[in-house]
Amino acid sequence: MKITYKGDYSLKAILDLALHYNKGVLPIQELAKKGDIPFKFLEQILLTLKKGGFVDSKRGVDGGYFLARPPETITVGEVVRFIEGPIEPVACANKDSYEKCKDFPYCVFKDIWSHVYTATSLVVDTVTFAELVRRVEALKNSNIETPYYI
Amino acid sequence: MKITYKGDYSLKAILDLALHYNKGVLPIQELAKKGDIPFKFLEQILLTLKKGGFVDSKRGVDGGYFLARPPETITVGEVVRFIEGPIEPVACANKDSYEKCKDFPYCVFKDIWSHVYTATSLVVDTVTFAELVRRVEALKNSNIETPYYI
DNA sequence: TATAATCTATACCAAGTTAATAGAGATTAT
DNA sequence: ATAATCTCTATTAACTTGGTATAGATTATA
Repeated sequence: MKITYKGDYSLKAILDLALHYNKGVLPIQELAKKGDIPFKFLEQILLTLKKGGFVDSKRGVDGGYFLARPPETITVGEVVRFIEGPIEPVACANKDSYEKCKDFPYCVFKDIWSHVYTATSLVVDTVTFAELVRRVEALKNSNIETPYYI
Repeated sequence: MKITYKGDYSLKAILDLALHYNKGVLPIQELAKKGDIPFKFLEQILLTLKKGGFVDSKRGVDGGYFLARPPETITVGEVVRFIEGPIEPVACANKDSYEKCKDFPYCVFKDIWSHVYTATSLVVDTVTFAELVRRVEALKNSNIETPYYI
């Protein structure tokens, strides 16, 4: 699994929308500013996330984006898989792709990739955006200095 | 961590050399044939691995490559890091890169990437090529059908 | 109804990476 | 001498990444 800027920006935007869940829309401009994300790039990303059912939007004046599903139901892993593709280090780590590799029955590496895949999934598929919101709130209430915008 | 063909070929070649450790050299031609690897591509890869101190070579007639270090001392993780670069999903997962990210103190994602990094390292840094050789030998002695070349 | 703010859609592009291929040269056993 | 082998550098086609550009559609509100 490798996280590109596109994935990073996606996660940041969704977290911002989760922090604003049930509180109306947030325009792209604001999300871009908050996340220090190039505006036109974020436009594309949000359109993709909309097609993926993660977010929804309202057009026109006072328009913007909002989370299409409750934060408890969205995991980091789901977003990463949607934006970045499969999280396994090689295709054969996924059981569905086993048969594609001619070396499958006797390859001593496949167990390694499977273990990496399992361990990675365990992390990213168990963290929801509701949990991330709680962590942000905890940071807000701590004495750690946070930028004004959180 | 993503494994490219270069990484895959590197691991296969080193495993073949580990299976032949202390038994003379193996020419690139043979390694390429065994691993189903494009000859000229493998030439480049082995030169890189030689510069990395993993393998060494003998030129001329009856020349070839051999493992430069005992199989017990080479881990999958070391080869992957050398060929593919850092295994963490984002730079900030590495403690040395923390300060590069302006969001570091309050980013709620960095723990996720750190956990992925730790879990991945635990897998790839604990498997040596001596262990892989043992697994290949075990497969040989099992009733699983293996291609003649192992 | 005009306008400005906002999202939608598609095209384009520069730089870098990947997975090779090509060819000329150096070394060495026989 | 020669053939087998490694060494080194250049080249390339296809793809990915991280954007930018432009034109259009929608909608609140003055």
